[in-house]
Amino acid sequence: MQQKKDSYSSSSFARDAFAGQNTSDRPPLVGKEIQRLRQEHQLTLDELASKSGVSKSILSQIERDHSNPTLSTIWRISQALKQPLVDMLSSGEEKPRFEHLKVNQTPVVSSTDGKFVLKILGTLGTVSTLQWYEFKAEEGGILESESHGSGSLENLTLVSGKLLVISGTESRELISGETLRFLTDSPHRLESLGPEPAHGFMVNLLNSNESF
Amino acid sequence: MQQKKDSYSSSSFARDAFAGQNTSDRPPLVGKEIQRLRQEHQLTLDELASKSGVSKSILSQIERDHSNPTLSTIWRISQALKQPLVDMLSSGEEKPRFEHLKVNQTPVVSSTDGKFVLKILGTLGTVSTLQWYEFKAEEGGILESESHGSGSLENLTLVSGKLLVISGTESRELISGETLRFLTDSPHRLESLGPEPAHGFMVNLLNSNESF
DNA sequence: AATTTATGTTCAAAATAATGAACATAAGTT
DNA sequence: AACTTATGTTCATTATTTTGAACATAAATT
Repeated sequence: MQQKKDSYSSSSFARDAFAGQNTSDRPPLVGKEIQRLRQEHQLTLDELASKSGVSKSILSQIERDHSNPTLSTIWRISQALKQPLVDMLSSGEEKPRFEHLKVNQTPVVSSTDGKFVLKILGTLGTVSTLQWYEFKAEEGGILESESHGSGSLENLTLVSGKLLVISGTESRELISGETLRFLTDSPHRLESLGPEPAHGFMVNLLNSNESF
Repeated sequence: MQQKKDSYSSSSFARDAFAGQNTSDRPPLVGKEIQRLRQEHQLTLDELASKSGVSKSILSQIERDHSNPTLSTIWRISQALKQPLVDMLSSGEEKPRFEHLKVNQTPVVSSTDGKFVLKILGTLGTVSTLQWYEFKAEEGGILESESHGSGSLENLTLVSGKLLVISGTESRELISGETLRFLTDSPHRLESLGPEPAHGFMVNLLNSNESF
């Protein structure tokens, strides 16, 4: 009902927004990220407005965190910028830090029957959010894993051999040279189909249940 | 200004919301998910209202997708339900479970003489970026790179062959099975020493929060 | 310099999200 | 049945977001 004066708004949101950076005790500030993406796409406010269907005035305000956008508004913006809505919201949050890694004796894990061998090449992140491996599995070698948490991703590249991947109720067969990326929010399983040993590389992104 | 009659709202959002399930051409419907979480926590609308600071009437409407919540509202609800905001929003969206890259779809970069071939297996991230590769280089193959920015890190694992790594003023020789991590905040260079071709994996962390 | 042009910001009005109180409904008690 | 209790929905009002047009500013062109 009252006017909102934008630059000296009486909105409690805007006041809060100015109070400080997002310390995860208040809603994420998406302005910076949206502006960054818009500029990356070389779009003006006018252009983004027409692409997204969101008025340029509110875009201007959102970019400066002078407004508390509705879900549909953020969504339309994310669509226009071809950015998953979720990425846009999590961007402002804590950046992964580099962790000092000790020089290696590369740890090796293998299945009980010894047919599936996993070499842990690296780990990174405060709560182990990223891990990468090399694996070798002779015919019949199986790796069973529990869920890594919602949002976790596994990235498999097969260098040689044949590999069956089962995640949840779905499955895929991978042949040499192929890459498969899949969600690991449920138990999953890798099986070397042979006859030649499967050899490949795996990058896992584990969901740090970081929230906001 | 006008009344909103809730059950027969003239809001375009509410109309759209009723039109169908989220087919990813409209904002995610969070109602079902919020209701599920609330009931899982054994909370009544009144209780969630007082926990979250969001009025119970709007909670009722949001659960039935009769309202288009603001970012701060969704955030307060997610906090009360101890659920990462992002998970709440992505719950309804059908993410493809697998992404399967066939051999010919894997992007490949090679040196001008064709002796050093880099396959881009994956890439990820907004704040600092992550990329991983498979590489193959016959004897004499060279990969020269500029600095990736301060704080950037390269993780090399050699599966076979011999590789000379030079970064800044230092250099190392890698043999089959070894892993090397090094800073790439200065120009660096990889060279396959032969005689057998070098084959390995590389995981790169690029530090992107620097301006240019 | 004056005039466009391009880009972003502010204004007043309209649309709609959020609130608190009243209402509806069902289940359990007296 | 009548009364309470527990839970969710709707109503009238208020607060805020969103819009489109007007304004401001700087850069480019005449």
